[in-house]
Amino acid sequence: MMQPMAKRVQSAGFKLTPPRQAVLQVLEESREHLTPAEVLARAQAIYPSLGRATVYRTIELLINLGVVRPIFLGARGMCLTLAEGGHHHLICFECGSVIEFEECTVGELEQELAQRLNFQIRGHLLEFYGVCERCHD
Amino acid sequence: MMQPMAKRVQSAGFKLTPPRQAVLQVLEESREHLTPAEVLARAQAIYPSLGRATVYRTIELLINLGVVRPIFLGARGMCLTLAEGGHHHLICFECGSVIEFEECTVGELEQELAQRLNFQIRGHLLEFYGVCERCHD
DNA sequence: CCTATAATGAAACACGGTCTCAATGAGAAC
DNA sequence: GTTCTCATTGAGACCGTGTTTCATTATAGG
Ligand SMILES: [Zn+2]
Ligand SMILES: [Zn+2]
Ligand SMILES: [Zn+2]
Ligand SMILES: [Zn+2]
Repeated sequence: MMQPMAKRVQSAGFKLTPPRQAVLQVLEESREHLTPAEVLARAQAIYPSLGRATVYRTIELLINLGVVRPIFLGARGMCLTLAEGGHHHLICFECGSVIEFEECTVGELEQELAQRLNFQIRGHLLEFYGVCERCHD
Repeated sequence: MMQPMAKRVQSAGFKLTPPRQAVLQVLEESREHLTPAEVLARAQAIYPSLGRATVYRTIELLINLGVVRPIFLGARGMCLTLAEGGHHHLICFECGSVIEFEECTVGELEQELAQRLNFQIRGHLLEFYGVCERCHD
């Protein structure tokens, strides 16, 4: 069975080439928070002649298809995350550590905003900033 | 009366020089979502000989003091925002436009997380991603 | 006023990301 | 299968952002 990202790419009319498949596989398997440089390194392990430009082009394609989304993760800089669904982080000012949490209370707000502003909402990001347990007292 | 940011800088033991004051004034007046390059351009209108390095050094200082915070705003890239309080955005995949909203339903969750994880929370970011009214149908 | 030292701007540098272009190869047409 | 076309590719030049270095300046305190 075909990977879901590959299917999205192909059914949008784009060719499914080996360089693209390598990038898709990396994004699909590690599924969280990689920088473009990390995607490049991992995908080159699958397809060694892969170039930087192709990685950026494939990422741009996936962003336009609404498959992935860039987020700015503290000291790590720009990272990629799946576009659908919610992502929830606690981020420490001091040490930059990122704690993920699952609870989410924005469902109702999401529906209300979508209706009022006629906005098709596909995902969200909720981040709290502060000082973690280790970094205060 | 002294601007609040200037006070924070001075009472933390740093000198309040004209180049710094220009950067503080820009961040304080426009109060939202400027990139460092935009801060540089605006602050140079106040203090023409201002150098890029000083802008970055001042921003770093303010981040360490917990006054501002970097966020990644879609196509605009890294922008600065006040560290305290909440920021709420609707961001369009297609055109990159950013709509701000005021409603916020994360107060309780914030308190619960702060208590359970012993995390001092000082601000938050809530972003919904999707397709805006103009960009669908 | 003088001094110690924090802060500065210029310039070199590092790096991420984009663009250009010639070469390639996937897929359609037959 | 062969041929054709055009999307896709990698190399490398390029650009803007952010960092570092260093000699010079200017602040704040004595
Ligand atoms: Zn959520
Ligand atoms: Zn911490
Ligand atoms: Zn809020
Ligand atoms: Zn839009």
